[in-house]
Amino acid sequence: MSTTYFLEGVDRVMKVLDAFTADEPQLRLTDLSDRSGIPKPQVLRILSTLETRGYVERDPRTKRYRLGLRLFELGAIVRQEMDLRRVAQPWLDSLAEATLETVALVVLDALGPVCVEVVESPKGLRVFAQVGRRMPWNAGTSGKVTLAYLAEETREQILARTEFKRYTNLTVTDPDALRKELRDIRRRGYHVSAGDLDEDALGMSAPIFDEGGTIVAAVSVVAPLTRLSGAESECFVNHVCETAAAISRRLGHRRRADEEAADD
Amino acid sequence: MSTTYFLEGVDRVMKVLDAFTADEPQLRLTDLSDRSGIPKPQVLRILSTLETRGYVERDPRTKRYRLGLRLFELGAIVRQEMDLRRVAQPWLDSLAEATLETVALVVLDALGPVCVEVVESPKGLRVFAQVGRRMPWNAGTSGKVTLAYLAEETREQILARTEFKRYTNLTVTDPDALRKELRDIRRRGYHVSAGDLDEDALGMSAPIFDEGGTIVAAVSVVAPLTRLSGAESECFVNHVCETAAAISRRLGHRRRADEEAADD
DNA sequence: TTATACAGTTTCAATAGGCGTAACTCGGGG
DNA sequence: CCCCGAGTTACGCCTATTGAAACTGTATAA
Repeated sequence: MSTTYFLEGVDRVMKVLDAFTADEPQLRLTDLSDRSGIPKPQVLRILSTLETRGYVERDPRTKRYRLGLRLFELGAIVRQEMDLRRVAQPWLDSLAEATLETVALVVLDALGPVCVEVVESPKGLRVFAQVGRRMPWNAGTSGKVTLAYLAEETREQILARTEFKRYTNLTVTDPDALRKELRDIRRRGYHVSAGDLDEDALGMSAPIFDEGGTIVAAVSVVAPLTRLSGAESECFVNHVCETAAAISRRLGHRRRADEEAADD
Repeated sequence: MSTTYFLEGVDRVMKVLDAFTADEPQLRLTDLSDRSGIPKPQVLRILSTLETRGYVERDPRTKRYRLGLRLFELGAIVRQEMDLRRVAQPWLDSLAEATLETVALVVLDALGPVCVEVVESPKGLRVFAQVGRRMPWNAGTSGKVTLAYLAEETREQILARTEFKRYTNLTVTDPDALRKELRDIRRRGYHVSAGDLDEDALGMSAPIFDEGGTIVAAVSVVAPLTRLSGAESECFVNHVCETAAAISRRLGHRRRADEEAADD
């Protein structure tokens, strides 16, 4: 296809790397070939080249491939670059202190929100929030909040193109139902969802905007369902919203009238 | 050249990614082209493709390229996989508590040691150790210690192939001088170095071995030169060695006679 | 021990896709 | 108004890449 700027070969490299996940961090050649849809010999050549520079390595024990330290290095550069993280830290800490529940900061890129910082609840029973985990658009709380505040065009593209996965029987997978929920989020300015990503967990998020008024992240509090009574969660929601607002302000965001009104 | 398993195209992708560093995390097309030695149109094509999957992104403000959140995700998988980190954590903590100085854990791969965990000194004046930073072989303390305990063949390859960089006027850049220092490290079982990576810092490290007796990591204590008197550093060295030994033991390593004797 | 299966590696010839040169657009500064 | 440098297209050459298929090696069953 004599089309745009797209190199098949480069895409294949990413396909191979993308085959590794947190759940299956070690893979054999055959697995990689299957997952990426690239014939084995070629995967072998790609891997060997990647190994050259430490992008992948082989576990000497299992002989399987896994992601290499070089990627850890690159990840650290990305992390260091996210000054939002640094900026937000103190507010996250005090939110955690106030709620005694797990607090998370998720940052948005074109592919979705990624959890970049977590302050864990001191309590024994707590929700696990994994730094580095990419969250779905349609389940949990951070994905929906960020989606809600994206520019309409982008949002509609995502709603149209994405095949939404079901996580529990409460997960919303229908685009129209989701659209409705998003409208609701924009009206309220925050979102609370229970049991739609993780059966027994509840989460609440509020959006963080940059100085241009673009959504860039969200703060969430997540907790076991059993622990949050209505009254308490009401109070937590306020904390979350205030935290998000404070961080937004710190980023140079001034709350504007049109946002308050934004409804569709 | 009709060599073995090596794909030019894949290598170029890595060349482009490798152009980004912690010091220069945002680059323009031209910079990337210069640094990687790849002509601009090709770099553009590579970047566009990488952007597709979130491996790089453009700072909307500066229009420059930077590494994307996808790499943060992959880095988090690597981090999660490093069980050495989990295993070592308690010992690092207690070492930090005992010394009140910055403690670091560096892990080895084929390309060198990478700092994967840091416990910061509580004191106001302290050495900055960056998680995710790749350390040089020839300067500082972790690089030399790990190099010292590598299999002779590997070590010699590194000594032969590497162009050692000078960081201060105390940095050892001559392979022969370095060889001598390494022999010394093997005899003592630890290493203390001052001012050869960072003018005013002193570091000490001891090696960590896996159950096969292979070097896999090192623990270090780093501190401002001014703070460590001879007596104190003597005492700290013991702590460091004990910590390293404890972690090694935890990994299944049994100290063997031949290691103690190993001198060349 | 031999037979079987499956992972990984090597070969090789055909060609799709990557490649660099060169020309062009765009925008900012002098 | 022109110049310069960054970024983007166009285009045709040609080689590095590619996948089928054959082969090796190794673990497991019979």
